[in-house]
Amino acid sequence: MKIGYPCINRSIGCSSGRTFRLASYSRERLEETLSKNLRCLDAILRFNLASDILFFRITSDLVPFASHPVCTAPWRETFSETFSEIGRFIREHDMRISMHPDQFVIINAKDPEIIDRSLAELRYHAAVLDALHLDATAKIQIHVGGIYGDRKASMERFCREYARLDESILRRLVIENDDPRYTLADCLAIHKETAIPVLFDSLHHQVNSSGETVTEAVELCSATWGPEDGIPMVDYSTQMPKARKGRHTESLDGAAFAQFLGETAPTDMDIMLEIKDKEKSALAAVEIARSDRRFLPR
DNA sequence: CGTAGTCAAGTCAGA
DNA sequence: TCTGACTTGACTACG
Repeated sequence: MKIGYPCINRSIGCSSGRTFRLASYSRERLEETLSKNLRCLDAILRFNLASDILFFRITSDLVPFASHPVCTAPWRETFSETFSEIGRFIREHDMRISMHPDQFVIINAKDPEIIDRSLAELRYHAAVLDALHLDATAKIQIHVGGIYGDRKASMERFCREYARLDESILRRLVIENDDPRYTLADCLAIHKETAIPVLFDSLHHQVNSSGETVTEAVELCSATWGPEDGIPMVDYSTQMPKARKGRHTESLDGAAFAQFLGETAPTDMDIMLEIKDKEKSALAAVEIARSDRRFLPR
């Protein structure tokens, strides 16, 4: 079991997702920004290693405008050595990596232009993981997409579009149950049709439940991951007290996390903490997991 | 220098 | 009809 956090490290004073306005795009600006972003990604991974945080989600903003037509700079070639070095570090230390494209990636859209833009964005995410020379255990997680007034038809459209994806995307893609739309049961139904692995999100399941207990949910999801996919990934968060439903908490609730570990103990998984204070909660979670001999070795 | 307005992209609920 | 939320605020024009 590995524990991680997404995209941003608040302790080390750099960002691996620096960007700029589309209006100020230039090849020089892109290369300057990407160079800084990669240097910061390297710093974050070194920080993580020193803290036994071996799971990390790389920000989608690593290469600004990568899937936009304006971006014609050959960044894969220009930075191939840097990507390779960072990838070597990740593999040497047996780290787990994921990416999570944002809400604009919608495989089941009705508008073909939205599908095209989504495909370009997925190709970009796959290109980053490929440039790092990571195997198929480095995943790209997306949601099922829109409902468009007909859940069943929209799920079928997802399955149809999924079947047409390039292998470079297919081998990495997983779906996650979301908060306002597709439940865990919906995702498992899509898995039956497509064999796509299902990533369990604990807070979304709490807010938009299809009835399974956490123990059941994690077991069901785990069964959708094949050997080449690696250990199942799970997104873990709890509700921010008194806030809008589905809002992530500011900091880790240690007791709730310990209970989650207990409920899911039979299933090995890599846990992504979607909590606002990021690495701080990940550090606390590593200590909690360590204090229980069933989980992390000292 | 500080800060308010704005930023590539989609969906959908709620005001 | 518009705004906010979503994995995450941060860039930059303007005073």
